[in-house]
Amino acid sequence: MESKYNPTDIEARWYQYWLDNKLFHSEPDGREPFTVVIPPPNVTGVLHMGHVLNETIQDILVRRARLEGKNACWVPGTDHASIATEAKVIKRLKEQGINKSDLTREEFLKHAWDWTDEHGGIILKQLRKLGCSCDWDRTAFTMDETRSRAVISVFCDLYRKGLIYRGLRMVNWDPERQTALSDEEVIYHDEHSKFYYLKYEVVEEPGKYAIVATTRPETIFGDVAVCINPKEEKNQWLRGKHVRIPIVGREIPIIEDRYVEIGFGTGCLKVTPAHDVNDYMLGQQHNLVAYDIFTPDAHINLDTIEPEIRKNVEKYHGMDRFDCRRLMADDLQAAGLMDHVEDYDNKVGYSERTNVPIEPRLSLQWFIRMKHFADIALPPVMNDEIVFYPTKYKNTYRNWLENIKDWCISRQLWWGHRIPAYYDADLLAQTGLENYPDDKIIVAETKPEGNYVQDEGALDTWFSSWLWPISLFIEKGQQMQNSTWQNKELSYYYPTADLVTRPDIIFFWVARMIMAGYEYQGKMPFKHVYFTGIVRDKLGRKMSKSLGNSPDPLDLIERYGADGVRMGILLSAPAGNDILYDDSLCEQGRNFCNKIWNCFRMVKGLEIADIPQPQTSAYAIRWFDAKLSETASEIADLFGKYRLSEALMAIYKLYTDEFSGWYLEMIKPAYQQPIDRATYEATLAFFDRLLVLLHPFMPFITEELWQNLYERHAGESIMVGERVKVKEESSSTVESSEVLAGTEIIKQIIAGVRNVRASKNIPQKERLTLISPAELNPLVGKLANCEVKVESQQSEAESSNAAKFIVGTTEYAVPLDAFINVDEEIKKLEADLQHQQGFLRGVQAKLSNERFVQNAKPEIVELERKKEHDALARIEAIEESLNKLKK
RNA sequence: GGGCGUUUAGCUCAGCUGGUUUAGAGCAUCUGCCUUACAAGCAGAGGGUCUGCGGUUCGAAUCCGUAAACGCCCACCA
Repeated sequence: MESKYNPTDIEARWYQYWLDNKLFHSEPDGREPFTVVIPPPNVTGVLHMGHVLNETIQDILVRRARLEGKNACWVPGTDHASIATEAKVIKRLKEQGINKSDLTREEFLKHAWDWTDEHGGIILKQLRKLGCSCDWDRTAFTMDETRSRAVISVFCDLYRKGLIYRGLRMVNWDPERQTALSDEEVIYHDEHSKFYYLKYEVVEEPGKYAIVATTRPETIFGDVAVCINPKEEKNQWLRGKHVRIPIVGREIPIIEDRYVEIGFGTGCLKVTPAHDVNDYMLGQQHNLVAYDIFTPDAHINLDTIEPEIRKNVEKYHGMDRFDCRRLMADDLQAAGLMDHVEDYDNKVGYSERTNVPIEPRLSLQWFIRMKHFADIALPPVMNDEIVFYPTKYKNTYRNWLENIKDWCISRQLWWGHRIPAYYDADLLAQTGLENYPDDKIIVAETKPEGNYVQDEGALDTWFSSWLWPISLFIEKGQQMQNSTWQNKELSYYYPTADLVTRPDIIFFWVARMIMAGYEYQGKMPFKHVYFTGIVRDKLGRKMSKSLGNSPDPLDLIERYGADGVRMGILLSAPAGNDILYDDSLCEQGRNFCNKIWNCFRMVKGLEIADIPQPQTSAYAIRWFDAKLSETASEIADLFGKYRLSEALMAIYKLYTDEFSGWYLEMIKPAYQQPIDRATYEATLAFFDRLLVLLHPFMPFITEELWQNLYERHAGESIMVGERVKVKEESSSTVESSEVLAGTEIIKQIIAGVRNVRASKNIPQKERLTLISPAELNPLVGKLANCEVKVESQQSEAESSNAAKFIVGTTEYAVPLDAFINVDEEIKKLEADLQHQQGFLRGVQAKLSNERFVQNAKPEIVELERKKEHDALARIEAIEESLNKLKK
């Protein structure tokens, strides 16, 4: 065996072994189920550090549950990611010189499927490299047949229930992709922009102007009124009058509405109902026309406005909205109709996907009434039936649900689930889409007989994602019945156990899965939600392609091994905290693998003989057994609280400090001597338990070593069978706590001797003498390389050439021949004395405070007394030593 | 404009309902060691008064108030 662990071959071999033996596959049986559904990555996406964090956590939870004897089922899959994928396909087509608009829907979809087949599932392959124990037989896709059918059924069902409606609303419009978006898909950015003060001439009083402040002068073609607050003093003179839109020339009325905030700007608000949410509302209340002056790709379109007005402004027709803004500002300036311009900071909404400024746009879309869903989804989270980690997200969740608005679910895209609404072709030809009567729309799972045309829109991707925990377990060909699906798998695997996801999709996905879960299964979709943080670079910047600060996970796996990367990403990742990623974290993971590897080499390299077991080994075994049990129950507790990084740290310390640093040193035979069989067997048994504890975090190396620890049968694996008890019994018997405490004292004494050795530069090989007032465990002599003499040899200890240290209240001495520097020793002791005296003063101050003695709990007072007693004893010992040194 | 969270060693974080020998861990640092499992290692050491201020209490990193800094979420002042 090499002295360094080499993961590459080992990882590939064991992953194949797991697949060959179907060890990740789950079928319903008598065991308790433990279900996790993967947050489906985009079908054409590639693995990044965020996935590594997320999937590692899921794998740890799943593997741990499996070791607890549960029937673990982790279902993988991918998301069709409507907007993102369509954008990628369009981009590729463009590279081939093809425009989307040149293609029919069917032709486009053919290209999209080609692209999906080509790139789809790459990310799932990459997850295997990470070690993810997904049940690959269950791999699903949000647009596969079963999932698609579920989506359509739900749409029809909600329509029947009156929870879906079609309406002409102001929606968030993405001019790049030319589709509506939901409110959640709009990201607001602070922006430095300009506030333009435009002069609207008052028709009734020529030469006098109403000054209107706006950030968007290019929308004046669509102005239909100027609104003032009836209570605003300074604008009273405008009441009931009319003004003329600058440049455009249209006469529009002054209207009054309390919506306009007194004191803001000039108090005059231009009203453009087709291009602003608030203006739309004003327009409705005041019965105003809405001129839509933009094309779907946000260029000026004057086709909707009056021909006589259009004449004045023809030159703006067809301009890009931002070009038009600049030109309009210049033209206003030139015409003397710009009062002035100010700098202004405001928020501008951008499309989450295309990063283009959103255009509020009046359009005909499909919506879900959300009030009903908010009502069913809020209570289970507030009363902790569904538990969020960290809990702070409960607030965020409540806030959103309490202010929820209807969800726009239609998208003007082709890649997605097509809306199952059908229109009579003849009627449609007469009325047009907007005026098509609602009661003549047919919403059905299949196209009705006759001359019908299907709605052109597709559904929001999240409209399929919200069914994921349910739809994954629907049987092939199974129909929705009575607004639900019921089958053996659903009743076994649903609700799922844990959901691991990012907090930024709490509204998009988490909340909506809870809604759909209660609506369609009458139950929560998951019991716990673990929100991960964001992976950042060590400077705290988000990882991004443009910054180039995002390492390629596969490259890291190659360099550090999958286990090393898993440890690296998890080490500093308490639930919900961002991770400042640095390669050194993976290095630590790799080094840890190496440490375990070498522990194994040492143990398996021992020569076994039928010789009596040394007393020291018998003791070491009793101690480590207690230590291992103690840590195992600590880890079980940490798992229960989802404190995975702490659990990993506990295991790390158990291996490096306790097992490798202490236990193996305790039982190690002298050079080239064999080990007794009993100790050897006990050590292998410990190793077995250690590997099982670590397995969820580092699956590959633990499988490799576990397989080589004993003779194993074909098909056997560390991951099969109930190997950890959720509750480690007898971890705190009197006997075990005695041996644990006793060993801590022994360790301290050994450390004391080593300290003397280090500070005096005494070589390891030189055997020292330790003077102790009482008999000591022989391990002290073995590990500190010293001979222990009990106090009867007082004379030697009293020689001034002895270094002293205190453990508890007991003083130990290491006689040294020529090495001691009396002044230095005195200085050290005096510093210690000062520290002890300071401590004593603190304790005594407490004890002499009557109110403390009266009010504090008796056991606390008792403890303080013991502290005082111990401190006095130590001070006495130090003073004694000082006196001897000084004479 | 609301709401939430964070602020503890150089870095990343523990420290739950106030009292566990005058604050812990990992990493990093420093000093010795190529000791026959591991230099991707071993042994040892140094380093914080817990963001500031005020309060409650016999006692506060821990509770309350307040200020500041940072971060996140929500919101229709054009």
